[in-house]
Amino acid sequence: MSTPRPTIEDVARAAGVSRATVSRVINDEPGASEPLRARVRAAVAELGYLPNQTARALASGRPRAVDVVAVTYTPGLGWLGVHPYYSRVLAGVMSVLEGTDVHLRLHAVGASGATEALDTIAAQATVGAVLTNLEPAQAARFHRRCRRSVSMVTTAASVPSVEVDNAAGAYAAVEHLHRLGRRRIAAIHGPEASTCAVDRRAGYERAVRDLGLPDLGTPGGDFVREHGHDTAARLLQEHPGLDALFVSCDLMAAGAVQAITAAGRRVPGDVSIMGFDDSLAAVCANPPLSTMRVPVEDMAAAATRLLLGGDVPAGHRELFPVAPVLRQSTAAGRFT
Amino acid sequence: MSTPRPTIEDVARAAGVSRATVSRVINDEPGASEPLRARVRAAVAELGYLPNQTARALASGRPRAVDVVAVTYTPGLGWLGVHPYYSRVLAGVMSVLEGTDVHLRLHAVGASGATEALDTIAAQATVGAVLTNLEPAQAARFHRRCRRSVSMVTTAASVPSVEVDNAAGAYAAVEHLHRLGRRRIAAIHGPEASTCAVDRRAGYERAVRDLGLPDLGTPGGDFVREHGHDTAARLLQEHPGLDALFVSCDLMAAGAVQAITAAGRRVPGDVSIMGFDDSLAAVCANPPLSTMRVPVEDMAAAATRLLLGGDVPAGHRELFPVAPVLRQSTAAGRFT
DNA sequence: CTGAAAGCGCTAACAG
DNA sequence: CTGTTAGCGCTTTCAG
Repeated sequence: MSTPRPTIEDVARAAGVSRATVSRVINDEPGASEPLRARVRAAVAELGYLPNQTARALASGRPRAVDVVAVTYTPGLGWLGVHPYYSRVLAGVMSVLEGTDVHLRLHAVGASGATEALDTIAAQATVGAVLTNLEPAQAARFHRRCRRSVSMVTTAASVPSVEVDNAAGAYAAVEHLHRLGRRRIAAIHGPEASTCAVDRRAGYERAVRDLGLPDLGTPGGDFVREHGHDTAARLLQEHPGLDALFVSCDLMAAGAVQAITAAGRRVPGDVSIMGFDDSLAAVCANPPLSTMRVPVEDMAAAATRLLLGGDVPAGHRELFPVAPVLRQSTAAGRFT
Repeated sequence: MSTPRPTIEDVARAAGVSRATVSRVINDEPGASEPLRARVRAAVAELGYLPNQTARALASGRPRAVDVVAVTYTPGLGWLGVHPYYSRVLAGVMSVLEGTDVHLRLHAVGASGATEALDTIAAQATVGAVLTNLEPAQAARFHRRCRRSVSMVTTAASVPSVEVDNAAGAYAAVEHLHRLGRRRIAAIHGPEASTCAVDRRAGYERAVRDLGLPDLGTPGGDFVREHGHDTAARLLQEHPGLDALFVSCDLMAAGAVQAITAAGRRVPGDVSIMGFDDSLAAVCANPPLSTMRVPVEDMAAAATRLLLGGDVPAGHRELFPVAPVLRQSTAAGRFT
């Protein structure tokens, strides 16, 4: 099918040199005179030669791709297409891969049969893998088979990671709401299986305790808009006095705002809302959401640089700041 | 680094058979007796052998990856992390790749030097490429070097594609607003470089003409929230009588809703809004947006299946339906 | 500085 | 059925 592409052999013949020489030239390696280099380059241009990456990878055994792996807990298309987090990770990884000849491979593994799938990916990894949302046990196992991997979430101690202090972030969010004069601060939490969600919940709980406020937390649920919407609606009925909401992720928060305004309450007039992530959902919500920014792109970029750099010491940890980004959902006295 | 992984050779030795036999077994090919198969499988399990995909790809020459390519017109991280479209494409592609041993490679090429980068990708393609947003000329060139490619947007006639009738969709959206009794229907358009945007604009213009309404279109701009927000704000000042808005993409529409409610108008009470895409932005907006659904995931899945299927006849076209999805931003008489 | 030769790990004819 | 023999296209010693 299609014209068979010229190989390095063809170029060598056309330039009247050996394959080795062509290889040196196209790889900008020393050991080739300028005249020959010129001839080779001419041949390359004329034939439109482009090296076969597969062959190159096999022969050199050198890393050529970073693998981004995500576990999709929900069946079907899963989170990939639904949660902004993943695009941000990809954008971050791509930003450092641009200009490199390293590819980005994306893997979405379903929850069932995840172990086997992950093992295969680990075995295939070359430059290394960015683990977007593996549970600690999965990450540890993955890391055991592929040292060159880094997790984007808090995980097993051995696994290198880039992370944020979710608990501190949540604590700060609640404090901010408290500073605004809010005293009945409810919370919408994420899934128990997510260390991020667990830590954020812990931060919330510690904050309300320290501040002497009631714990108006709700059972954890998936990081999806619907959970935020439904939980907020329920919360409004159970705690009509509610004056603020801490939501564990912007996507859920976007749903929460909808439920709250639909119920006739004003945001931020009647209830202030702090989200978490600073994702697309935060800026698309109406009013736009104040949130705790998690610099996902930067983290993914850092993770990628780590992998590209070669060895990633086990247990290596890079902490990123979570900072408040204040938008309308907590604007003081705008609509009051 | 790390323990050198066992090769097929090691397995063969351990099982006391030839490499060929091992190959047959692990590929579930006929021509191996059950006893041998068992021995091989045992050896595989014991050694924890996992075939090297690179070597496999090189030896078989068989396709092993589909390439998803996006041109990022804006510098920096580009659209990838910002526009929901890309995640939807990835989710669609992944959904059909799951369970296959085919990988998904993601490429983001900057606008500058795009030609060269695209040529390289085309040369590297195996199963084929899904072109998410190439301009017709780029797509045509790409397709010339790699027949196994399909565009996700309307493009050069020669290039196979999966598409929707954007003009008809826009027309239908305007008609719907008209049916609601709206008569001053403004529009926020997308970038001139995008065939989608151009077609949607054409649909809008034809519709208002056919319906005898004024053309309240605005100059095209990037498919980003900010453009929607700012344009809507300006529109409100220039045409205070405005009672509806057709927005070329949900992300911009989400911005538009914000501007409109911030200006004190009610949605849909004072102005009804129809977006386009049915992306995350539509459901995160508040109120949720009525929109013309583009089944991006299905389209991406279809494109992938086409590639997996082998030959993709030049000029092949698959048309998908754009259907209205009605949410609150056009809810009749809810808040009036 | 250059070319010849030996693989990378696997698949794919081809003989037994 | 099974093993032997060639490569896939490139990098990489190792001689010259």
